[in-house]
Amino acid sequence: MPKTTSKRDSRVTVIKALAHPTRLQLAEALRGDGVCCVGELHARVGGDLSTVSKHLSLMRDAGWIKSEKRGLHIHYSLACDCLGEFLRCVDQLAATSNKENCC
Amino acid sequence: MPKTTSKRDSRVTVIKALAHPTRLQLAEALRGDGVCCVGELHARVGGDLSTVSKHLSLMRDAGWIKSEKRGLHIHYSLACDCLGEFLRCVDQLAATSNKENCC
DNA sequence: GAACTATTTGGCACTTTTACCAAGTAATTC
DNA sequence: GAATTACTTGGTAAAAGTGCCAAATAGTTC
Repeated sequence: MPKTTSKRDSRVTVIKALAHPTRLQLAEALRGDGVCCVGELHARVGGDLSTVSKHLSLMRDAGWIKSEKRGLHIHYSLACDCLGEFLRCVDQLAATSNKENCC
Repeated sequence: MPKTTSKRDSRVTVIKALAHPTRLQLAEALRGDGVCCVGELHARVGGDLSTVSKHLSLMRDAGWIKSEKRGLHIHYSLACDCLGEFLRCVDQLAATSNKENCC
């Protein structure tokens, strides 16, 4: 059993899971393509294959994506439909970050 | 001049700015109270005052909050109206994190 | 069942983030 | 203008996150 986790910590876990350029890119790729296996995602983002695998399992644990075994491959896909909504807000802020006043 | 920042990196900066329990708590507090000065926020989240100050300026740089000087105090408030939308998505995932299958 | 393909796990060096202390700035009051 | 209040900045030790290598697992084909 894990030590009791506050609602805030659960939220932070979810947010952290997208707070990395590679993981964000993985989410974007899955949003565009629907379903990908690790090799395909690796081809997109580069780096070490094991690193990509670790990023994916972190995102899965956080709830962003789900995986399904199909023969030798593992098919990853987005688990939720709210990524667009999430990014819409992020982009609204990203457009103004570091630029004088906000929004 | 900062080195050129990709759209993805800008997004990551925004996301990272809420990917910490204290910063998330600060955002929640401002969402509830509207406007707070550093001392009030410090009373809410505890820890060292300078730490709170640093969290706030990081959030301001990312675009989440804005600040306004009023005499001795500095009034912080949310800069954008999309925090609710953002958290709605996060909560949808947080409810399922680490629990077998998703959504 | 040996060789092969796809993916995960363990380990470790490296970098980034964080928290606290001490010192600094800025506006206010006396 | 000295003392006070409110906040920020600099420095640093400790903690967390990341990337790559090597080795392990799991399913497939021959």
